[in-house]
Amino acid sequence: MTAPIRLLLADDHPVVRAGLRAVLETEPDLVIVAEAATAEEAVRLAAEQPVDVVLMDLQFGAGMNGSQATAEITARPGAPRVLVVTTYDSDADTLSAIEAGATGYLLKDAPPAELAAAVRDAAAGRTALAPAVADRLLHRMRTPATALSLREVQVLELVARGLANLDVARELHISQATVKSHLVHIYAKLGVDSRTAAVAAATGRGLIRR
Amino acid sequence: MTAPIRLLLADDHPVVRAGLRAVLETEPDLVIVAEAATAEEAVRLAAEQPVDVVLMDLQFGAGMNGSQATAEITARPGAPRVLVVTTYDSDADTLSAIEAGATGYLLKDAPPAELAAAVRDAAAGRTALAPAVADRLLHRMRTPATALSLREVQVLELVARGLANLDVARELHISQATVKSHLVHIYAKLGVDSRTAAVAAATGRGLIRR
DNA sequence: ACCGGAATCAACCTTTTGATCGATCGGTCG
DNA sequence: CGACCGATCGATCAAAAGGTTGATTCCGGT
Repeated sequence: MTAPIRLLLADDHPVVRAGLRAVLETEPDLVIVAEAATAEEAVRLAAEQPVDVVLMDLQFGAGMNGSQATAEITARPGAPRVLVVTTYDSDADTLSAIEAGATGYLLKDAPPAELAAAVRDAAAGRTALAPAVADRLLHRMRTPATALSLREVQVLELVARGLANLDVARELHISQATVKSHLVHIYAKLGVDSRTAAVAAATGRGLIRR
Repeated sequence: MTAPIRLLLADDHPVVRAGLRAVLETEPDLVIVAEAATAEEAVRLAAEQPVDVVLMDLQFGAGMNGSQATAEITARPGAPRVLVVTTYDSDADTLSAIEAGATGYLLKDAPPAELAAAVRDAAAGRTALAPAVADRLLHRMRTPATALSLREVQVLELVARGLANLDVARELHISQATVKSHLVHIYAKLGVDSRTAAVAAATGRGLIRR
């Protein structure tokens, strides 16, 4: 038999770490060598000892987030693979994690078997995406319409802060008519028909920061 | 020694259930008698067998949510105590859970010891609130200006999802006039004058979930 | 028993927003 | 070069949202 896969768990929730440990320890070829409660700790622990796969949460209560930690971990030579395991997924989360060098992206509602399989895939260097995430990414590729232009994003961010069209116009030094024009295009791209729905859709897809 | 406290775990994430089980099973006076992956299942299981405390998540992937399940569970005579254990907290979540009859409200980032203590408190009928939640509720009491009523929060949450007034009215089984009336009060309390500004202000203060 | 707040609804009016036209002016790309 | 797209602006009209006033019911607390 070959050497077991060494895992590092990084999640700020003790309950989740215990759950991952419970689920993964039953697999004979997996061994958990460390746990981190913060992103900073995860970076440090991944550097100090040999690790094959890091299970990384994206949301930490304070300090560095999971994407930043992923970037730091994967930057060094001989770095472990990073498998992102998060609760919610949005375009912003997924894209920044992949950008940061994550090997896989799973949701916490994944069944245990799928989790273990993803860990083995990641250890072997194979990309592991949760079906829901893969679907969304593909859909995004197929419909480039969801890509808002820079100006549209600027307008939408101001709208999300609660500004009226006239205020947005003043803020961006354009006319109210132009703001309305941008909004019409935004609604078409997002498939909605009101400003609040556009804000909801855009935050849900991670197109603007909240 | 007295009889152990019987627990029912209700969470749609297998990993979280395993984590709660791992953390709570080390306590000799606690025993997990069942697990539910949906809110509906939790209601059913809580009715079928004797249970002392239900650990209830609020967000389920589909179907009934945790608050509704809590209301159904606590409605019957001899009902178990319900301890809400959730990831994020907002006024909307907290208030509707308490309204539904929850005995306690914890966040998943709670340390294991605090969790076990809260379960014992709940079993004894004592209210168990996470410090962060308690702080927010107290702050809410002290500044009645920003305190939205439960109904107002419900309206605002639907507005934040992009629904028009008429849709909100249908969703809550009230008239459009009432929705407008609630919104006027919300604007006054938040110091804004539009629905998008209200949503921005409320998310910024953690009154509704984003 | 009384008061105040929360929730409910109606009618009226003003303002904002959204929908639909059209139009000009740079850039970019095959 | 011609086609296309993003950004800009204007005008018009219908729909939605917001502001005001007033009223009723119900409930918890003094």
